[in-house]
Amino acid sequence: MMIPENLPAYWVNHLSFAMRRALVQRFSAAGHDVSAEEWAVLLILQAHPGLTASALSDKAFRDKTTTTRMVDRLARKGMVTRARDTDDRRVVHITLSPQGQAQFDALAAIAQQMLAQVMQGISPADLAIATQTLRRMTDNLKGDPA
Amino acid sequence: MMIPENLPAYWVNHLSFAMRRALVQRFSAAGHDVSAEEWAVLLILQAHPGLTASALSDKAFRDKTTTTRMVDRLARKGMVTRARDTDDRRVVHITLSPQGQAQFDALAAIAQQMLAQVMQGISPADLAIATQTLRRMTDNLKGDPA
DNA sequence: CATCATGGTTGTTATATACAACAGTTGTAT
DNA sequence: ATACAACTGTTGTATATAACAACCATGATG
Repeated sequence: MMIPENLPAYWVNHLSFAMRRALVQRFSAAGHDVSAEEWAVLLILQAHPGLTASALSDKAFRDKTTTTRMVDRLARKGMVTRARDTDDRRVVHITLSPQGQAQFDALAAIAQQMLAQVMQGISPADLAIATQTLRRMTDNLKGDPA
Repeated sequence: MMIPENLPAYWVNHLSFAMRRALVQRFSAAGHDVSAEEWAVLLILQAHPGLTASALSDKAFRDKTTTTRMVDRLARKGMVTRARDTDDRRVVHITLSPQGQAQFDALAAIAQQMLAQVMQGISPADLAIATQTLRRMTDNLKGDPA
């Protein structure tokens, strides 16, 4: 048995960890105390303002309790706000605060810059094939486990 | 700002999480209580029996304290053993126990099967390009952060 | 209305992670 | 040889991540 270096699965994991770690380090170096998980949630909220907690859980592929705690932390940091839905008062809408949006912009610049570095020197053709292959692998995993 | 679905970085993270989760679920379904992190360490130890703690830390890209605790857990589960080096008594060598090796074989079959599923239907050419691209991205990240 | 379903939070537990401090061991330089 | 420095690994502590079970408040259905 081996997951050797000529299998994409190895590099997927390796790169995923390396990127997450590098991102957090650069955030930290710029004075931002934001984890990779928090960043992922902020990205989602940016794209979908006012998302409900359960919808956020789905998009982040996390348990709803995990999401509750994550939103707690982000709210404590002043980056997001919760608002009860007026129609259905069970529902909570989560939104970036103005302060959170401003911080998001700063973080996004850092992330964007890292992405540019990571992809530098890769031909559009290879990039397309790599993306498509990863997508295919993801689909394969979701499909029947047989 | 977006890390949209046409960027490989998005799929790298998505797939990494999905694979790790799927793997743990299949381990669990087969009666094995082994986390993804533990599996990564077992893989390394399988390939490098008697590895020292610090060398293991390096290979796993983890802090040495993290490694100590990880080895603690694996030892508690009876999967690995520690042995002091006779020459340099600071050094600890870590090895799969017979029981750990047996369990490893069972886990490897499950992992291998999942890998086969994930890669099914992907042409060798695409696979090679994807692997090479991911490797390139990893190198880019390690290079100068400029 | 009574019951059931839904959305979210809390209690609890376990893992993962790493910084700081430490203990024991080895190497080195006077 | 002895003192000091460097190294290996562990422990103390703190925090984040994650999810199961149980729960509360609210809404939907008969």
